[in-house]
Amino acid sequence: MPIYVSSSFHLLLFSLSFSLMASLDTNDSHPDSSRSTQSSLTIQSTSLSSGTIHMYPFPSPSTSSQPQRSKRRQVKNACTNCQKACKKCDDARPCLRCVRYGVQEACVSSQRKERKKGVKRGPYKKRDGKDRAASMNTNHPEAPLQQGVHTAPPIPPPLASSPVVSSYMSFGLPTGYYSHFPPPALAKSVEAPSIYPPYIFTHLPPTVQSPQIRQEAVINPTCVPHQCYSAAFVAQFNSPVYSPYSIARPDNQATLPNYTVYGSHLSARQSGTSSSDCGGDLHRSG
DNA sequence: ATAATCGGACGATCAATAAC
DNA sequence: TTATTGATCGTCCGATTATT
Ligand SMILES: [Zn+2]
Ligand SMILES: [Zn+2]
Repeated sequence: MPIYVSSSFHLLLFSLSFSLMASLDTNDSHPDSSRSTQSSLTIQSTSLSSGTIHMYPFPSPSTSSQPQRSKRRQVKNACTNCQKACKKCDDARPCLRCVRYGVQEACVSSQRKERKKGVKRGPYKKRDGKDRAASMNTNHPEAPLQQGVHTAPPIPPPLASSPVVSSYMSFGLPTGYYSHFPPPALAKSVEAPSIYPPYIFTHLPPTVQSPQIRQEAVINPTCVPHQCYSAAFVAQFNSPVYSPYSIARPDNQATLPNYTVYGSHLSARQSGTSSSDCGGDLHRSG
C-alpha cells in the first residue's frame, strides 16, 4: 500500500488550483505553456480568464529567463476510447474516463504497431564532448526551442532526497492505482482534471477490478462502502489527514446527470467515419 | 453552458549510428 | 559492446465547433 506524501507546499497549490479548475470542461488540461497560444508563459501563476492553471512545482527563482515546466506525462498505452477521443487516459483498466462514461467494459488498451526497421538515417552529428554539450544545451542558438525544456538540471528520481513531486507528472501511477480526485463538488467538469493530487494514491479496490461489481457500482452509486465515491471521499479529501485505505475511485461520477453514455454521445470518434484520427505529426517535416 | 471534435505540440520509444 | 542520436509513433492539450 504505497502512500506517497509530499510537501504541504504542493497540497496548498492543489487546493487552490482545484477551485479554479472547477470551470474547466473538456479542456481537462494542465499547464503546457509552451504550446498554448493564449495562455501566459508565467510560472506558478493562474490564468483566471482562460481557466488555465500554470503550476510548476519546481520553482526556478534563479533562472527567471526561461520558464521552467515539468514534462507532460503520457501513459504508455491509452485505451482505445481515449485514443479515439484524443483524451487523457490512465494506466488503470478500466481507465477513469471510461468509467465516467460507463463503458468500463470497452476499455481496452490500444495496440502499438511495430516500428519499422531498416530505415537509413544518414550520418549523425559528431559526438565529441563539445558537440554533445552544445546539442544538449539551450545556449546553442540553433538548438530547437523544444530542447530548451531540458535546460534545467535533470529532475531527480522519486527516491531522491527531495519529496517534491511534479504535479505535471503526477498522474503516472502504477497500473492498478488511482490518484484521488478533487471533491466532486469542485470537479464539475466532465473530463477529469489533468492535475491530480499527486501524493495520495490508493490501491485499486478489488471490487473495482471485478467487472460485475464494477458495473453495479456504476449503476448504483449508493453502493457499498469502498465501491463508491461518496461523502466519505469528499470528507477525506477535505480532511487534513488523508487515509489511503478507504478511498475508492469515483465511479459514481459516471452516473452524473450530465454524463452521456458511450454509444450515444461519447466523445470518441466513430471508427468508420472519414474524420481524421487525431494523430501524430503527420504534418511535421524535416 | 456544456459537450464533441480534431489539429498539432509534445513525449516516449527504440533502431541506426558513433564511439570505444 | 555501449552510448547517443533522432525519426517514428503515440498521447492528449486546448482551441474550435456543435449541441443542448
Ligand atoms: Zn482511457
Ligand atoms: Zn478506457
